[in-house]
Amino acid sequence: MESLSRRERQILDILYARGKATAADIQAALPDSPSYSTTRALLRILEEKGHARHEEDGTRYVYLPKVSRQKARVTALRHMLQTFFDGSAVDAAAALVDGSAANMSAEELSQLEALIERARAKSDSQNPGPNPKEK
Amino acid sequence: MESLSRRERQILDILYARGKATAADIQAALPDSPSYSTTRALLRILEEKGHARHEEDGTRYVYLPKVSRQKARVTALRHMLQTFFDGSAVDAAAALVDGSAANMSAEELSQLEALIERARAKSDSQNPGPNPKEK
DNA sequence: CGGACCGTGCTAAATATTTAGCATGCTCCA
DNA sequence: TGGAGCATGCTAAATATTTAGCACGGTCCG
Repeated sequence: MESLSRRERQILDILYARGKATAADIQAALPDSPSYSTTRALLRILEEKGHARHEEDGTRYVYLPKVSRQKARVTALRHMLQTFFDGSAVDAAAALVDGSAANMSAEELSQLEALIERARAKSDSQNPGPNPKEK
Repeated sequence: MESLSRRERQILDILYARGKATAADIQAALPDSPSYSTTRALLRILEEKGHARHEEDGTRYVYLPKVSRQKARVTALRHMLQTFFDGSAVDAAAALVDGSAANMSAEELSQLEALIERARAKSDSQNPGPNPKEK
């Protein structure tokens, strides 16, 4: 895996955040916007390195990340877990829930509980577990 | 805020993951370990830019991040939310819970539920909310 | 038609990053 | 004591990144 330079990463982040974008979009979204020419050169490099690709939309290019957001997410989460949470998913989830990074509404909190329930069910089915509470 | 180069970021990540480290530790931990000399030069730059600092441990330096892990976490989480989860904390938490990035044990799932309960209580106290269930 | 407007491809220069080398000073022990 | 072993400071070169400029081709409308 080629390692990304600063600008390359900025661009890829933009692509992941927006799904797809034209060179002009990206130029505008980049911090300290470089010239259009520069932006395109960077996109070309990202394609060469295999991190992005483009589709033609009429006469112009629309760029997309080459690795699915889904997969990139997992990689990014793992890295974040290792770097900031000693590998602990609970700690990370806690940080999300506790409101310092975001603010979850009551509805969202409930949603998350439901997801936990599902995760529990799934893991129980593989591994019956220590008997939570005989109902 | 100065923007980080590739190596600088790698080093800072190592510092956050380990809390503190000597130049030798960092050299060893860096992907494609550069020379010791190089590692130290990078650390010097990180200090100049204000991202790291060092303490003396006997005769040698031990490096630490200058911004607390706590604060860096929040920044990193927000960025991740924007980039990969359309700003949705629930979606991110869901990804942590569903096991694709990590695997949460039954105990951890329960812990997390408890945290949700606390978050709910806290937000309710600020904003009585839509009447979850009159007890 | 034809030329203004876009968007692309390519290339070359400016700048930043990354790298290693060497000189110096301190510590510790034979 | 004295010198081997480490760790640091500084400097300069190699390499990578970032940048802009220019030429070319297609489209669209007056």
